[in-house]
Amino acid sequence: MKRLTIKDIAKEFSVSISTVSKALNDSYEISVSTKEKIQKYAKENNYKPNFNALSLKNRKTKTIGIVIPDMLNYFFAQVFKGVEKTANKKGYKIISCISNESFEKEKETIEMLSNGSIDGFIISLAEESVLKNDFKHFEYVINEGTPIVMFDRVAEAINCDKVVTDDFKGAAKTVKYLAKTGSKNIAFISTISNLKVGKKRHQGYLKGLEKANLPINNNLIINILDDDYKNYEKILKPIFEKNTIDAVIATDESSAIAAMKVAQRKGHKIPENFAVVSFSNGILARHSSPKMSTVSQHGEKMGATAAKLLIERLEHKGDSNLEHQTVVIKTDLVERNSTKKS
Amino acid sequence: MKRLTIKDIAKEFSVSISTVSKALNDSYEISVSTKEKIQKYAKENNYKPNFNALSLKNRKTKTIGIVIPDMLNYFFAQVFKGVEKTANKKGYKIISCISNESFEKEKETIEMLSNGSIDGFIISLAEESVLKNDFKHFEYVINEGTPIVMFDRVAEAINCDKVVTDDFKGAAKTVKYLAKTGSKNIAFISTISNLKVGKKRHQGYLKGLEKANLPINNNLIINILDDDYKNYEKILKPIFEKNTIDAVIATDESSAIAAMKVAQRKGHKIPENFAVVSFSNGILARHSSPKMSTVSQHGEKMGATAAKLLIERLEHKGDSNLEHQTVVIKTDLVERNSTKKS
DNA sequence: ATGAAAGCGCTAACAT
DNA sequence: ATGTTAGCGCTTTCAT
Repeated sequence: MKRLTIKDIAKEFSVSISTVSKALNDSYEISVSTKEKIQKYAKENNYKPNFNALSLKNRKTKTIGIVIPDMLNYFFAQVFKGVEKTANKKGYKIISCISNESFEKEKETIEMLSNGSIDGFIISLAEESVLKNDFKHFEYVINEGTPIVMFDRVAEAINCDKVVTDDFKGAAKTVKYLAKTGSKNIAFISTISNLKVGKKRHQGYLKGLEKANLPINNNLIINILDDDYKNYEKILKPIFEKNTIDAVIATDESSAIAAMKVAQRKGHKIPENFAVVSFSNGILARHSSPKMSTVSQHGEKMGATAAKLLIERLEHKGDSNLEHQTVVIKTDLVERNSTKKS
Repeated sequence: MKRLTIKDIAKEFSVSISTVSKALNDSYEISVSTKEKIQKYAKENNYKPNFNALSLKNRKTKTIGIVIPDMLNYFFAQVFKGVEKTANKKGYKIISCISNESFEKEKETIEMLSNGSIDGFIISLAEESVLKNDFKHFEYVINEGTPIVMFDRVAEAINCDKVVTDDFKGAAKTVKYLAKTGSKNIAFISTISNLKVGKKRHQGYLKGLEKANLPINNNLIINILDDDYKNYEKILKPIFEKNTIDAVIATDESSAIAAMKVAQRKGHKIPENFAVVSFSNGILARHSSPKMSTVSQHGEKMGATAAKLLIERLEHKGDSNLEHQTVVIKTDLVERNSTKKS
């Protein structure tokens, strides 16, 4: 059962292909009777216009390329879901690639897809790209006329739409909240000190201490560089032993859970005399014991927003040179059981 | 900076487009000197053959459509990763859709993509489709010549390549292992009794009991139909109170974690006098306390296998009518700290 | 060694 | 109301 083309239908009714094309597109030029019979036939035989022919003709594909550092990361999976949902609603398909935090993979992907496969990109930078600070591959495709929307891990240097989390405020708010509920020695644990996102959270932490009139203790600022979560407990244990700590704010769930375990083993009671809050809105927080309070990042909303920005730009291309905008998605503190109620 | 076409290059050197095309494809018909200058120029100006033109001409897109019930499920995310990696290695792109367990969404997706957007599908059935037992949309695209590979949740009735987990054996092995390490009253908790996968695990559980010479106690076979994990503890609590239970095998991590918490609250010590094993290889198991032993499903390998099967079929299309095959990926028992060492 | 022309499936401007 | 034609970007057969 070969797929039906416009040509087949034309032959069926002994008319020209343009008549068929117009009939299918409900053109006023075609008589009602022929339109009806052609549309009926097309429907019954499940005619579908060939995607590649349309894309070639229209010079657009109605598909979005999304490049994500790691699909096993719950946050990114949520963003993906948001993108997919919004894009689908507007008739767009999603081509997805995982950069695996690799600069090369990211670059290859971008290049591979900028051959007319997609109309625009939604991207969160690979860690390697951030470290290398090399974004020429993005400039290139933007110059070719392919719009990009970056989210979460964005490149300041690139002029495009962006969607980011309010990391600074999120961290500051959290510290204030911890201080208000009685914590005095609040540690900051980061596994992403490399990334701008991590730096913003760090700054927010410092700002929060300042606002709460708490001193900065550099021993309580813990940057974990090892990226194997299995080692987190081992790394944290000596630090927790040498210092007085009664609260932790962590940049990610895995290190926060490790901190909880180490604290509990030291005899602390959570949340009675030890509080923990983590960035992210993953599943771990909801399954830990006690369930962990988090700074929720609204991944799905970020994805939806990114998709919306991109599609707007795609569909108003002729319109004008819309200014590029950066949308900040605010975080929410989700109080579970690792902190005292405020 | 408009994208370069073969036509532009032809104009640049005042030759015909066919000369350029042949030069770029390194045809023997073209003189070495012209080949060299054209290739050089193309490279320098970043020429890339237009994807849609190629797809239209070749009647293939080198892209795979993947339809997954839920991207927030770690198992599916792993499969996705496996598919992506293998496909990319062989030069294929991935268009991905989330069916959200919805029959309609699955059907629409399949129909939307079977217009020449993709060369073949990799699919795991939406729960609704399983319940409805309606797979006509798959038959349809297969008849049109689009191959499908199903994984994990497969439709027996559809004749296509399949990749499945060894659910029956996995469950049976686990029960035997629990029995060997001293458990006598092994409960079976399922949140997917609807799905064939769930039924197979159930049967495996029964077989395991039989092999271990343990009686079947219907009170210990717990089918949770509520799909909100927040209610699991509430559901399990009375059952754990009314019955003597010293081990649990669960079809998913969330319910297994709930079981652990309920058991612990009842005063059981894990693993000393209460053992827990769960299917899946998610992140929860590695972060629970104690860390949970699991029946690992090797999601990434399943994805890689599915991609391999599909691509083989795509590239040998003319060859012959290859028999459809079903590949069984065996499970492994990963011993962590919720069970006694064997 | 190079070029002309047809065709992949479709649309749309321009006849008739 | 219907048909002819050119063209989207590319490959390939068949001239020259």
